Amino acid sequence: MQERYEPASIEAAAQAWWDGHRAFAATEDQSRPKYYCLSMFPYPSGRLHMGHVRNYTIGDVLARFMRMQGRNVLQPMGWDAFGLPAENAAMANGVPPARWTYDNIAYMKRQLKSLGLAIDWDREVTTCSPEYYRWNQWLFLRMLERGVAYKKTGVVNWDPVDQTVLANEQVIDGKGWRTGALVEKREIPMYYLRITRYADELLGALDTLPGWPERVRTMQANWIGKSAGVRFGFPYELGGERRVLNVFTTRADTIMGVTFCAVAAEHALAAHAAQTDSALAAFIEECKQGTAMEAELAQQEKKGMPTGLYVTHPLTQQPIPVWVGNYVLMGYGEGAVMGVPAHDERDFHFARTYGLPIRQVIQKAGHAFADDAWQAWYGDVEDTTCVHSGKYDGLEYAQAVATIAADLKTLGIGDTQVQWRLRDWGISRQRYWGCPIPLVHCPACGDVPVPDGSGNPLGKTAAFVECACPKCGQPARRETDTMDTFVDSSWYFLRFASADNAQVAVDERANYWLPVDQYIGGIEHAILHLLYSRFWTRVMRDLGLVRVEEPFQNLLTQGMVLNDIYFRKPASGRIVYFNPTEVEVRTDPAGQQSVFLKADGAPVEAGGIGTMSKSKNNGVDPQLLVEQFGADTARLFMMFAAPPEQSLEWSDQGVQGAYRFIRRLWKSVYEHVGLGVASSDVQAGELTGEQRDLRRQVHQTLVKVTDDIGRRRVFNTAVAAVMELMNSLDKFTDVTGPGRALRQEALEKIVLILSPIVPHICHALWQELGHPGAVIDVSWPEPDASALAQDSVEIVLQVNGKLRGRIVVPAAASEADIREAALADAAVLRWVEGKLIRKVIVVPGKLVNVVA
RNA sequence: GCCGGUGUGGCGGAAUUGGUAGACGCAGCAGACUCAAAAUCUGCCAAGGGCAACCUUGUGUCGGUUCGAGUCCGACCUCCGGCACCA
Repeated sequence: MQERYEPASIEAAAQAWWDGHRAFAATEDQSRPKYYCLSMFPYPSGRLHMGHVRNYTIGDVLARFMRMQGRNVLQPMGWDAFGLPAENAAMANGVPPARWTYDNIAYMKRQLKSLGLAIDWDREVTTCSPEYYRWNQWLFLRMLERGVAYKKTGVVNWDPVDQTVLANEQVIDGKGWRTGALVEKREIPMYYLRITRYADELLGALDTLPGWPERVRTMQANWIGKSAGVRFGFPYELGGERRVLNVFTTRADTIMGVTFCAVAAEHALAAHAAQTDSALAAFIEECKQGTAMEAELAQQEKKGMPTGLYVTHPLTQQPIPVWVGNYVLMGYGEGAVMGVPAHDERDFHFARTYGLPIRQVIQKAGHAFADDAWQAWYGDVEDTTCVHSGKYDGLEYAQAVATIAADLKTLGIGDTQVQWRLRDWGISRQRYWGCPIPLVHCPACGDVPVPDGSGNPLGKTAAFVECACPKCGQPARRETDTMDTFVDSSWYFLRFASADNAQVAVDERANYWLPVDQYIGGIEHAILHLLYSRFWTRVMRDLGLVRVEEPFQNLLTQGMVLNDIYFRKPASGRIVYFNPTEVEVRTDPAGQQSVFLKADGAPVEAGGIGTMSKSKNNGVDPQLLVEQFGADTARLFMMFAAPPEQSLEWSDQGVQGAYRFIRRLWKSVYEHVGLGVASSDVQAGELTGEQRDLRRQVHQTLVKVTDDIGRRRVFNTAVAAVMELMNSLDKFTDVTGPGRALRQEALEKIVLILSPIVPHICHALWQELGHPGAVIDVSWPEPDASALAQDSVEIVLQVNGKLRGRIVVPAAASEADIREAALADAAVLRWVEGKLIRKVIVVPGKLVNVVA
């Protein structure tokens, strides 16, 4: 065995062995339980970043662990290859999007391979290739046939200078990113997918996903936003015609407190009133300015203007003024809301601003109402009763809602209704680098599907747009919009199962592999990607294509990778960011840290810590890391530095620490096998006390690592446990026969349980320990119950909850024995002296708390 | 603004079901080896007090429940993710 640990040759040899044996090619095998392990596929931005390394290492550890547990593992990889950056690169560098994308894929694939991931590359899919996106088109046409896809208008960000639609990220402070022009909202025709048809099912099925993080399920449930309430109308007359203004409310108990109604700027009533009111027309125009982004809309100042129109309160017959409010969304409900200033915080501030009356109709015992400042209880529904509400006085929330809903129903003007926050999914994008929507617009036939979904995103010229109608043959225009890239990622996990089938989108193999047993990806996808995938899978189920309905059985949302940010802000001009490798941190004797640029020795400013990104220039290139330390060090650092769900802070010293541990492991095996490979057959009955202690720790570590990886899905504590064992093993200098057998056993177990995390070095060390086969083909080790047995345990002694001592008792000691031993302890006696012992709490195996 | 999360030594983090706060690692300090440095190895390492045994305080802030709270409850603060055209 070589004395020096040389990652480059060790990793090349291990990867060559796996490739040569096609070790990770997955085939359907009914005789073993399957395990589909999937990490979210990357956008081919050009270079791998640390977030990818983290994501794919987590997946790889689980895939390799499950393989050792006897599962038939599939771990595929592909490319989420359509999207805006390719268009931006094309404009910046004059490179066609296709070439830019495929070059990036080739480069990133090499980088991924250097990490030693247990991936079945035979199943690779690329969403921008026609072999993939033709099935998007085929599925879209099936949805159109079934009414799941349909056409209506939608609001987009419009740049009036460039005459183009902008993505939300291209709008900065309400202005176009290139032109700086004020962005406008514009309505254009778009295709939508009827995800709302599945709202109830998508919500209800969240309960069938115990393997998902609670917070993700909560976020999805809130996003779908089912609310039970009352829909009712305010009657009014317009041009001699009787109409009603319909609103939805979850607070029907406050209807008697309505003092105004507010409608969206796009509402028909607003438009009508604006015909004779130029100030109102101007206000409505102002509301239509700005972006279509909900986050910005929600933060802008709440403004309103009266329409001069009145509607009638359906229960009191009072006239109610109608206002236009910039905070009322046309897309939610019917674009109109009732205003109850006394019991809705937003309405309260609106009423205070515009001097509208505030009428209390809910009271709560022990709380006084005052209309000069909002108090938290005004919005409560618990322990409240109606007041100033005529016949409804004294009713509590649920009774009031039921009674008022019944009355509105009797009047024929309202009823209970379930309302959803979820909106249909608009998939049209006015972009070049995306999956073409396979339709032709014919003046005679309307929207006509392109047979077999043909269409080429590489030719949006007149030759592309002008075509013959597939139905009647007359001149027609081809649809030029492409699909949202979320379409591509909504079913790629199904395609992996049938990647080589050119005849159909998915075949029977999808039913073998799905659902994905473990899905791993960023928390930023908690809502949209995961919800769209759940929806799309159900649509495919309803088309009879697959039997699965929930695509992802278990979900792990990994945290971001962060690094320090350093910059200089010149008196004039832009902030310049420096990569952490370009600066030097100095600590003065007082402990004050200051940072200097290595290049010129002058100070730079520390900007805290943030996600590794190009814009902050704080990324670390995985390539350099692998070249310098090897993939195993990169993987070990990623798994050790933080638990997978938390953000991870980059640390060069932490990488050094991981490298140091790997070298120690190598050295430990080197020194052991230098004396000759021993048999790991430990004669348990003949061990000394010290030997028994070490052996117990070996098997305790086995139990802990199995539980950490297999059940808890945390790897940093698993690595820490192995480090502790290594520390003990280094202190264990016993070279007797049983001692060497024990060391052989310990090293073998360490190599086995570390092999999912650092597979290359373990591949080499397993052979050095005297085994002819490959470590990936060895079963995960089982702990030995007899090694775990303990004869005595330490019990912590507390007096009044404070730690005062410890005793060692036989493991089999009864509660009474422990109690007696504790009360006889000198430290306990000292602390209870002169006090009456009121209570003694004994937790067997843990502690005794004496309350005095 | 709304929804979801987060906060523990100098730093990353551990404490799994309410039961010993700070495992493991990094940095630092001291020592060994070395002509020297690097590497490696050994020891120390929350704060305050004490010669010491040991004591007091301490998990973002304030309050509560409990024999016992980092963990549960209420209010607040901070930072992070999402908000439907970044992926």
